[in-house]
Amino acid sequence: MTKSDKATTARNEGVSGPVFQDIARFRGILFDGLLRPHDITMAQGWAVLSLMREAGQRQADLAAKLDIGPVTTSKLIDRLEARGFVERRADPCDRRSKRIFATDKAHQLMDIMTETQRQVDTIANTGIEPEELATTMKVLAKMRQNLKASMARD
Amino acid sequence: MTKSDKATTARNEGVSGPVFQDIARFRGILFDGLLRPHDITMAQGWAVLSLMREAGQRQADLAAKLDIGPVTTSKLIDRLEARGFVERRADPCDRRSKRIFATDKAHQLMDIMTETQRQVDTIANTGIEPEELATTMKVLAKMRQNLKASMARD
DNA sequence: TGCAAATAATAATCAAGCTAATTACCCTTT
DNA sequence: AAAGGGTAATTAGCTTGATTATTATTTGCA
Repeated sequence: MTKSDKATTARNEGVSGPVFQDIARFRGILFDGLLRPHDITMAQGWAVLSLMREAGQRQADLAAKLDIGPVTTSKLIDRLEARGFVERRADPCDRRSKRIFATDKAHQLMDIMTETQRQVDTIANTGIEPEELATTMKVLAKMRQNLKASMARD
Repeated sequence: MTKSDKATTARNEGVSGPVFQDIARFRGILFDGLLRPHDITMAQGWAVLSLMREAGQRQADLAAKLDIGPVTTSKLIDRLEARGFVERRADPCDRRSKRIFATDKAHQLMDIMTETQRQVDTIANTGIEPEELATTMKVLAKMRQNLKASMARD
């Protein structure tokens, strides 16, 4: 090992690196693979679940719930509408707005999403102590909150 | 709260949900925002760092190191080459391969990436106990490994 | 009342990931 | 030496994100 290799290693110790990006990407690939037979993706599924919990949200409401931009939401709804999982209806009180409703076809997705999530978690959490997992989930919730707050301020 | 609302809430308890996706996305937004003055992105920065640690990697080698597909790597290198951070050179031993080298201009990115990573971690880790953070990073490394292994088998 | 500012959705453009298919090249086997 | 199979990079097209700008509509204020 050369001197500069050692220096590089030292500088990179204790660094989180792309581990969050990798885990999110790997989970997405697994999730979408398991969902493929159902003609839906992870991102689409979570959007539908939110709409089933609270019917008739405006697109901006849904964007806030999912913590994504209004544009991303608009295109997500395009795909969901094309697949027949949701429908846009005009808001009678505000002609700028559209209210989004899950269709009957969407109701089967609830259990599919729950089960798929369970499968992905089972794979990801293999060999991890329950207490350590609980600590991790608590820490992740805090990180999420920290990051979101720091972005809201700018 | 209606009966179905209560049932929905119960079914969602203890579910990891999109927390990994959210953290990865928020970190990416923060990271890219901090890097914007340097005309580079997080993904591009990590690729350059890998190339500085090991000069002359083939694109397939780099893809394996970064755990991304060869296609993504190709386009990433296109952007890095357009910005003058790396250059492709023909491999003298194998005319199919190209060897990728970081340019002189890239050497300033080492410290920029390290410092940016530190800033993002500082924001994300605020108010988290060091032992709990250490546990979390250990658990995340295991999760990453579990997920990667499960994808390699298919 | 009337006009300016805010808001809802969308269009356009870009980055970064994916899969599938193509092209060019290497290597092994007959 | 020719054939066939495998490997390296790329092209083409999809999804999901982001940002920026446009349009239509509502709302608030003077």
